[in-house]
Amino acid sequence: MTTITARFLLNRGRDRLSAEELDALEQAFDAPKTLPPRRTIIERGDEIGVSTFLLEGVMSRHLDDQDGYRQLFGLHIAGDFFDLHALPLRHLDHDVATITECVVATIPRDRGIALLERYPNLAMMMWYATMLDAAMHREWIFRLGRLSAIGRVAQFFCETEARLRATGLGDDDAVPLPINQTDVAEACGLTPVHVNRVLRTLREEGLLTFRSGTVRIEDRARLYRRGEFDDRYLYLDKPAA
Amino acid sequence: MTTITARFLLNRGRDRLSAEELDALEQAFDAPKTLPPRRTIIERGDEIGVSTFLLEGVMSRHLDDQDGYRQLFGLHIAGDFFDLHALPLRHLDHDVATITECVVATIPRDRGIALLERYPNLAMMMWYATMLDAAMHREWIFRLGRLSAIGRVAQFFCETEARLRATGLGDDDAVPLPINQTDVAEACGLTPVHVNRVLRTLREEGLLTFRSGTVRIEDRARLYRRGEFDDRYLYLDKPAA
DNA sequence: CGGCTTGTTGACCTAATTCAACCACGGTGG
DNA sequence: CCACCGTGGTTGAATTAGGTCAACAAGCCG
Repeated sequence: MTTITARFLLNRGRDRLSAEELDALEQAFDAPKTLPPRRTIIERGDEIGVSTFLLEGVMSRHLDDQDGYRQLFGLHIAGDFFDLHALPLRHLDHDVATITECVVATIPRDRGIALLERYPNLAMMMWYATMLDAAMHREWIFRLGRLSAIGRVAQFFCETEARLRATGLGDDDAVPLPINQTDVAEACGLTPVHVNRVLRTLREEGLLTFRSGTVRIEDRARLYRRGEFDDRYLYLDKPAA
Repeated sequence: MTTITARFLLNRGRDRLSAEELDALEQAFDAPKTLPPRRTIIERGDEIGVSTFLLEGVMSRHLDDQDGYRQLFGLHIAGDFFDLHALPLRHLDHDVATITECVVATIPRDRGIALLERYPNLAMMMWYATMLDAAMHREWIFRLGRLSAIGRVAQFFCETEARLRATGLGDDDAVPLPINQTDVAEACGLTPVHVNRVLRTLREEGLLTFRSGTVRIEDRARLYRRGEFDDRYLYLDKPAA
């Protein structure tokens, strides 16, 4: 039987939750729903009444600037539990949208709070998850502020591939990542045209291929160096490198 | 009498703490210490045994790239309580340093955990503070990914000025911010030379003057527009605009 | 088959970097 | 008291990474 939280904090501290705590969390969710691709789910300023658990698919958090160009703040993959903001913050400061079709389970605010009050250790783990988010955000700041276009794209794929693998996706060879080059551009603060050129370079240099929604890291050591990637900030229980 | 936590979450949810909780927090700190300017306090990978409260001064969190160029992730000002990471994360993924001379009070890990277990509401507020950090990080990502040099510098000063005012610093006219142009460059992902040119432009356009450690916003409405700044993400109890 | 999305490539342009020189100011020591 | 020095700020000229604009190709779906 497939459980909702099967991937929650997998390889990232999940072990610190007891079976009872996990079960309580599991029970708190409403029945999973399917969301269509490329749909905005929450808009900046919305009052949010639920936290969301992503079972399948890819989602983005982002904000559009005055000219309609979009900046991603992060990508959500299966196993991410988000909008924990719903609890103390109440309204959101950015948009959330699906990229692919997604399956999500939500937990209403009140029920979430009751859960945390009953299981303080669960609250600790939510806080921990928030810190992991903040650590990822810092890496994105570093990427945008200090890396060249090639470095940015390299780093983006290093991080995303590592996260996907951490939740048990992908085989030895390749990892599925069903997003397009425009999404990558919006994550890396580049234009889609330039991302295209950068991807060609990375391919020609034998570091990475990204084609039809699949990432294949050809030379991990060199790619990591190119993207100044060091996976410590992901706090993986079992790092890849 | 000056208390350590006088500025903690001032104008940012402080009201949600009871007098007893604040007092318990207050008692938990070791005696304040003074740190010299431009000194690295914690380095990436260090095991951190304490959380730190900043009473006076300015500190930075940052990471240096392969060529020694630095990217700031955030500026700490009086009233910030940080390295809450110490509790669940144990080791740090970036550096922390003083910019000016600073006065700090620390709280050892074990004592902090005991405190949170006894006062769940205090734990909630720490979590809340972590979320505010994450919200600020997102704004920095947006700044670096989508704004021009002028927009970035404008936005940086909008945010920093708003935060300083929120903790009660500055008068109607100007706000003290004792950092230099290189610090601004490291925050905005620009070169110091270019920051200098941008500051001249902002001055000439009558939007902002930043000189000898003092920020003076000349035309708030226009500056906010230039920096695409919207202070909602700061979750201020009393927004300025 | 035609239309839509996504990816690819070329030519040109501009914002920001780089490199280098110089200035202003405060502090220190002779 | 002034010479010196270090830090931080300012300006100019040349260079380049990445953006912009525009056209076209490949794949997919109805």
